[in-house]
Amino acid sequence: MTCQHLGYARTVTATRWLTAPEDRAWRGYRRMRALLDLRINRDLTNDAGLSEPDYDVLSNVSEAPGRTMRMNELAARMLWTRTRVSHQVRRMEQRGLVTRGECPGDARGAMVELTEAGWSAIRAAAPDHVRSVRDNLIDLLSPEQIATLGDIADHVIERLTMDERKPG
Amino acid sequence: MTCQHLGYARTVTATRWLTAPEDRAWRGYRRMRALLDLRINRDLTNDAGLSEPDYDVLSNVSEAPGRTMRMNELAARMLWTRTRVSHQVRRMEQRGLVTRGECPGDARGAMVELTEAGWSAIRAAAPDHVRSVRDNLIDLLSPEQIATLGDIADHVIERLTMDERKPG
DNA sequence: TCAAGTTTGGGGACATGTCAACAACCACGC
DNA sequence: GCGTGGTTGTTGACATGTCCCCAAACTTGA
Repeated sequence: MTCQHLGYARTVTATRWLTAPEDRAWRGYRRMRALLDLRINRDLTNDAGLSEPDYDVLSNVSEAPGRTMRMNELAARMLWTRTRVSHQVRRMEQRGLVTRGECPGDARGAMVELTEAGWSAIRAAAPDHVRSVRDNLIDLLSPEQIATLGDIADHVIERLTMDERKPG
Repeated sequence: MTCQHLGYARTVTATRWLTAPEDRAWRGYRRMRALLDLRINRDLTNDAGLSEPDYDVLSNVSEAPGRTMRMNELAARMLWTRTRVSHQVRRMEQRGLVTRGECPGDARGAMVELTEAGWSAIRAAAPDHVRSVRDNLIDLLSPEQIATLGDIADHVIERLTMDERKPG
């Protein structure tokens, strides 16, 4: 992102290229993301036979009363599109982790419900998953770094969910 | 990840569930990642007609002398698998952004070279992309937060690339 | 020399996620 | 009541990325 090699002369509004610390943070974020996601996904697959999206769905639905949740609410909680939830739930239904049912009171709606297999799967997966998250992220950081990571995320999330409502 | 609802009694080695600040950081990281990636990808697509992987490849190859790089080196720089580079380059070749050629001195090798269209694309895309990165991440953070993000990333990357050599 | 192992790039099958479009349904105004 | 517009979930087409496996070429060591 320091981009001198692209050889710009002068643009209409001069581009503010990233400074060295900014570039370090940006490249670092992207590299961390790539490695961390891959690792956590692999651990989850090896330990429990679940993908990260599988785990997220199971985790969220398992928290709901009756281990049942409306598709729409699931999408809202996870910040997923309805399309994505639909695809994911269909695949998980084929594997016997969840079932889809009708939504009482709204004929458009659909409910996702954990099967016994789904409930067992999330219970079996959770401890190993937490260990993986600790080993590869949390336990590497100081309490101050953990707090700062939370702060950073909150800022970015606030900015981006604000845009959701009023794009600019 | 506080996971009380899963109702564990006592496991063989007790699971250290995440504390409140740890949980905030982990959930925050994941939510930030989802929103930020989506946004930056969308900006890139709208502004320049490129995906993030497209941009990464163009950016890396454009830095090489002669705007040519061996597949293998490209993979190493980006921490991508060779398979991934292969797929990505094939797609980009079909769209006229790069060409594939032989590697002098190693008949197994393949070189990726930017086309004129690829060179134009990265030059046109870079300023908007930097602006997007600033608007949605960098300019939201204090210099201290930027530094800490860099530190965090370095720790995680070091841990995960160490494992690459000696898995455990 | 040459056999065995390593490196390099590619292909197929599959899982994931995006967008665009659609059909069915609800809610609100008149 | 009833049409209009928003909501909800689904599907299809496509892009991306992973894993497993293969073929060709290089390298090493007996």
